[in-house]
Parts: sequence; structure tokens; C-alpha cells
Amino acid sequence: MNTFAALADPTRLRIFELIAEGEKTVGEIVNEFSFTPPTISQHLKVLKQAQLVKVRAEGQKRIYTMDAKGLQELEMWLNQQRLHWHAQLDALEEHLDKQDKQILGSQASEDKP
Amino acid sequence: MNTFAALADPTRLRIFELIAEGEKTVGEIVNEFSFTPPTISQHLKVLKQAQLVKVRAEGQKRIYTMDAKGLQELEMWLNQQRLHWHAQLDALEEHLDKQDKQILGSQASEDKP
DNA sequence: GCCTTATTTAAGCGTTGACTTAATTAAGTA
DNA sequence: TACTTAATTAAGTCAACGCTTAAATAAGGC
Repeated sequence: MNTFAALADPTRLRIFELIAEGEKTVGEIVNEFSFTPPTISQHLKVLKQAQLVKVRAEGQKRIYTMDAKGLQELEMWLNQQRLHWHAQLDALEEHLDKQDKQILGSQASEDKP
Repeated sequence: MNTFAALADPTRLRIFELIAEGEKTVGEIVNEFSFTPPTISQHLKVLKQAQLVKVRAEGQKRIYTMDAKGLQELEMWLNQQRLHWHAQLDALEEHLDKQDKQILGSQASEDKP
């Protein structure tokens, strides 16, 4: 899961969110921050490697857009964890059911003097 | 989004996945890695701060379990990005529709000699 | 052909972070 | 009470990372 590392840095996360709102050139992104172009360029490289963004050239400008692959990977991972989560809720429910029955059983015996 | 940073480290991601599979003591987790207990303890601290795991004491053992809050935060963020993603697909579709109509228009004019 | 604009690559620097060993806290057990 | 087991806190080390300036690549415009 390269995705988490790519989004771990707050600047990089913000850059991704900006691109997600709509395609952006590098210059447009640079203007949103107080960092130099190389810094932004390096962040974009990481996001690209994680398949969170794609680039296309248009003249001398590079236009960055969202790439579904990275998010899809994240989504699949999340689904897997949710499965575990629900399995545990079910197990807990079963456990509480048994407890309830035990309590009912002991109450019944208390009634007998 | 503290969550991304918490899951960015591969060891920490693995620790979380282990706990997600079912509750674990620190010792059980330590046995899965070739790291010393302090290392694992520090990782658990980070996961706890990100609300990805919870602890409960049982005698001298600490039992770590999944915490839904962290994943929920992740899920909400993902949903937001998906909205952007779908909005862009819709925009693209509309754009292609217009192009199709233009092509049909130019073909009609070509028919006229 | 030359100057500007847009972006990336290279190299260097300071900080953060993942690990270690040593010491500490706290709960069994003899 | 002393000894072991379970885990955390403290302190230090080294590599990775985010940032910078300087240089390189490449597309426009004069």
C-alpha cells in the first residue's frame, strides 16, 4: 500500500485534493502554496507513482488529473478491513446472546426457593 | 488526516491488519516481527492516537482491538473524493456528447454538394 | 537565434521518524 | 518480600524525507 505513504504528507494530501477538485497545471498548484516549484514537482512525482494522479502535456504546461487506480486500491483495502470489523461485531453479538441466556437461566433458578 | 500518516509505515500497517483480524496482546504482535517490544509499543501508540486501535487491560496484559473511528474517517474522506471523481466523469461525458453532435453536424454539411 | 515561461532533475541541508539498549512501572508468583 | 513476566518510557543513533538553490530541458514568442 504505497497509497498511504503518498497521502501521509499534509502538503501532498492537499495537492491531491486540489487536483481532485479539478485538473490543474503545476503552476496553478504552486500558486496555492508558499513552496518553490521543485518541491511541488517532487510531491507530484510521488502522487503519480502511487497512481493517485495522471499527467498530460499541453504545450509547455503539464496538466495533472485524478487517477482512479490509487483510490480504488484504497477502497479495496478498506472493504477488507470492514469485513473484519463486521465479523467482530457479529462475534460480540453472539457472545452477548449467550450471556443473556445465562442470566435468564440463573434468574429462573433463583425463583426456586 | 492523521490516519494516512499512521498507516504509511509498512510495519505499522501490518500491525493494524493483524489486530483487525482479531484482538491481540502486545506480546503476540511482537512475536510476528523481528523488532523489539519498544518498537512495537511505539507503533501501537501511533495507531491509538489515530483512533485505529483501542486498548483494554487484562491483568498485566494489554489487549489491542480495532477502533472503528479511524477507518470511518478514512471512509468519509474517500467518499468525498469519489464525489469529485464522478463529477468529472459526468463532465467528460457531456463534453463527448457535444463533440458527437459537432461531428454529426459536419457530416450533414458534407452531404450537401 | 535568443529571451522568456513552465517544469523537472541534481545536489545539499536540517528535521523527522523508526529503530535500538537501558531504565521504569506494574501485575503475577513463589 | 523478592523474582519473573508484560509492557511502556527515555535517550541516543542513523537513514529517509521534505525543503532549498542551481542547473537542465523544452515549448512559445519576438
